[in-house]
Amino acid sequence: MRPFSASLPMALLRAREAVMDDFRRLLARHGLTEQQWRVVRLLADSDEPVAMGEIAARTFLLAPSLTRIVANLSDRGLVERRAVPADQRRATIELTADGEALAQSIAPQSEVIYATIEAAFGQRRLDDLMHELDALDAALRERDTSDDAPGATP
Amino acid sequence: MRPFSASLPMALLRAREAVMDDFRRLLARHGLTEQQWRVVRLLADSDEPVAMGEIAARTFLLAPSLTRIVANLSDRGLVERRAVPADQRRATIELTADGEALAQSIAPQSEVIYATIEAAFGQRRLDDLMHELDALDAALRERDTSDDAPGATP
DNA sequence: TATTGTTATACTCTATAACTATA
DNA sequence: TATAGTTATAGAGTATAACAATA
Repeated sequence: MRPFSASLPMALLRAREAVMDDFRRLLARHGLTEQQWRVVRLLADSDEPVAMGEIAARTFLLAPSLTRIVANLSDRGLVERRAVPADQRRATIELTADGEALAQSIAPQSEVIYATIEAAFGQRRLDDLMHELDALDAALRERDTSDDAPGATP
Repeated sequence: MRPFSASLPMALLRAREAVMDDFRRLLARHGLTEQQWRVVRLLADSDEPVAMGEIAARTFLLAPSLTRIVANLSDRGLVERRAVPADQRRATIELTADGEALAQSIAPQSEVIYATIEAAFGQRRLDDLMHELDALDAALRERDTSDDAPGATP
């Protein structure tokens, strides 16, 4: 069997844990879990309210998890639900002023952490790594959506 | 703020989710969670019994989580605890014959998944990516252990 | 006293199914 | 009928502190 240390999932986990070590401490100081921050971060990045389904897909959270996370954030006054007039089944979420303020207070500290990572690893090298991670994701999605794997048998 | 999609933690998560999508289905068919498999996999990779502390560190599991996971695997007859004569505080864990058999039955299916990933992304490219992931981990650990960051001010 | 590991406790997330309301 | 989201339920992992046994 492929050695434990040479496992791709482990390599990805190891790298992510090393990176998240700093970020988790920052988020804990602001009373946010990693998953809650993923939602807040996505909303802070968007100009418009985002539908539950889209949030779930982009944050890799299951719908029931997201429902609870949004309920929690809503109770804390950080996000607000909004009905979609055109489709009453759907709900969109957006940050409140408090939610925006929280995101804006975390952002600069997040950038400081990011800067130390770039300093330790190299900015160009980090960009290249991110590009390859995205390419891997794209390649696997492409593979999953093409049943006959075009080009697999040259 | 750095766009959500350009976040390093998200890029690592996205790539890992894409990879784990296949592996999780495989593990679920064998009644193992991702974390349980990390433990079994590590033990299968080792010639000798491994101490709880070392397992925890290498699988990124907290001690209380590991205690429960090992208890679960032990109840299912997949692993066995062993006392360390030289140090009665410590406990080492090893696979039973059933545990070995389970690992050996999963391994070839895991390699099949791995092969499809290599086919989709390229073997050389995947090796390079793994190398960079390890280097990132190493760079961040190095940074964390050196307080005065030698070379940070050239 | 410090270390190794377990127990206690509370919370969060995962995962699947069943359900509601709407389209 | 299909879709979007919630509710129900069970289980597993996270995180911190307190603890026991041993070094």
